[in-house]
Amino acid sequence: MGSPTLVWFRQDLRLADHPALRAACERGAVIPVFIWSPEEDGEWLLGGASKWWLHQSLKSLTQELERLESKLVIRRGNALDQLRALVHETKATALFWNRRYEPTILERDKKIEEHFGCDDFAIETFNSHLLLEPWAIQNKSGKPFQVFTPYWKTCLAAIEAAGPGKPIVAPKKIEAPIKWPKSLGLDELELQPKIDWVKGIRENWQPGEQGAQGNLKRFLSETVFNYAETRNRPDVVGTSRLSPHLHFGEISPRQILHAVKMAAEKKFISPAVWRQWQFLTELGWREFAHHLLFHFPHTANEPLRPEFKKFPWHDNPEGLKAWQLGRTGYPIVDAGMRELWHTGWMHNRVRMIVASFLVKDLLLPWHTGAKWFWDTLVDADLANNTLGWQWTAGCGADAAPFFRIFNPVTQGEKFDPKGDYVRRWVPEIARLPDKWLHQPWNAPREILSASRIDLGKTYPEPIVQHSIARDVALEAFQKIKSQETM
DNA sequence: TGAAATGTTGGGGCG
DNA sequence: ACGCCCCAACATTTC
Repeated sequence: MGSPTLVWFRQDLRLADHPALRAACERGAVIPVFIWSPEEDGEWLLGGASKWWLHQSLKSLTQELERLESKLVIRRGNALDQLRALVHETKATALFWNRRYEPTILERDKKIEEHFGCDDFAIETFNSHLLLEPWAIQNKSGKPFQVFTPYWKTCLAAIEAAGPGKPIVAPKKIEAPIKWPKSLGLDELELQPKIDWVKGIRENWQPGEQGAQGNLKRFLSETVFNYAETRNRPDVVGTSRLSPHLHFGEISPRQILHAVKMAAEKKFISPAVWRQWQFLTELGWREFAHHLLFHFPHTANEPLRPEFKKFPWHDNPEGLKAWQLGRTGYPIVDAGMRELWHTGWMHNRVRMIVASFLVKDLLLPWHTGAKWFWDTLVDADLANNTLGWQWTAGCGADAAPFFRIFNPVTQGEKFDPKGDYVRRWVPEIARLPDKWLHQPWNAPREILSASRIDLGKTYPEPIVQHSIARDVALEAFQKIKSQETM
């Protein structure tokens, strides 16, 4: 038996399709390691909801490893220090991990790689988090893409050319080292909230590899075939709900892509057809987000379009509070914000609506919203979150030649036509007839009282008037636009 | 992966 | 039966 290999688990908390683990298993004894070093994420410390998820996911991973008579060694502190100590304690001669792409993490990992890089120590890193790594794709002039459609077209061609891309199966056994290094107990990381506010999150999610496969299975059994019709409907389960699982690497995009392909083949759906499926495009947006953050690492904090540095954002703490609490007076916005608070997740269509409301109606800086999402989402992901908020604010990668402003009433009526979503999350206005549900302030007095609503008391008046807010936002945009050409 | 303004069409009421 | 107007519904343009 040779000396052991350290497998450093990071955002790949699974056993299947895990290239670092697979390579380590081929080498002999394996020591799976997780290191809790939150400060190394830089400014973007894990939020409360994400921490809860991480705890659950690590618990699940530990159980899966124990089933294979292995275990997860848990450490805390500076990653390099911990890895050095582990190498010393275990006499490991190799360290493998799957790559991450956030700017601060890339920097840290590079240092670690340099530290261990010598002839008698094997350090190897792998891709499993993306279909194509951020540097694998460039436009014809050798530059990074900034527009989604041509980017994704190029990606699809490259994926096609690379061949089938079958996921790696989980190891049947993992060889244990002669002696296990010492490990912290999971509870010692103190990832769980002290006050149990996660009830709603717990009821809605099953973190871990099994939970991820469960959602994938449910999605592919039916939802994916209606995706074009239902993907924008927050009132039904029309999406995959895989985002947190993907973020923590409980499932890989390659596994998803492969499973979609299998599901389509089983129904005799031709490649020409399923390759057009909108769901694949969603995987594409995730890839694009990573591509952008890698090539424009400042965009987590700064707008991609520099002219937006001068955008006259407002300072509006009351507005921010109302938005966060779901008390803006716009039902679809409030429903979304409450779903987020309660479940740690929000339907993507509604994310766009609430984000547009924050940046266009309240004129609060997109970064403010990004931070709130970061703290409250179980799928908080720096690349995706950054792209989403910059797209909404209009300062990111959006090919639209106009300043996009969502109308919260129109959007509500279009995507929650029966009002099931609003009624679920904003029960105090549930009695309103459909006609007024998305615009209670326009309802006749007698309908309001029949619905037992006292606007301003039982449910807020709109905190801004959309049509006016829209004009103000357009004016603000006009200002930076005219400066751009000066 | 918008929305509002503007343009066009066609059915019905009415003299 | 006819022309005229109104306006809702739908389509196109523009930001």
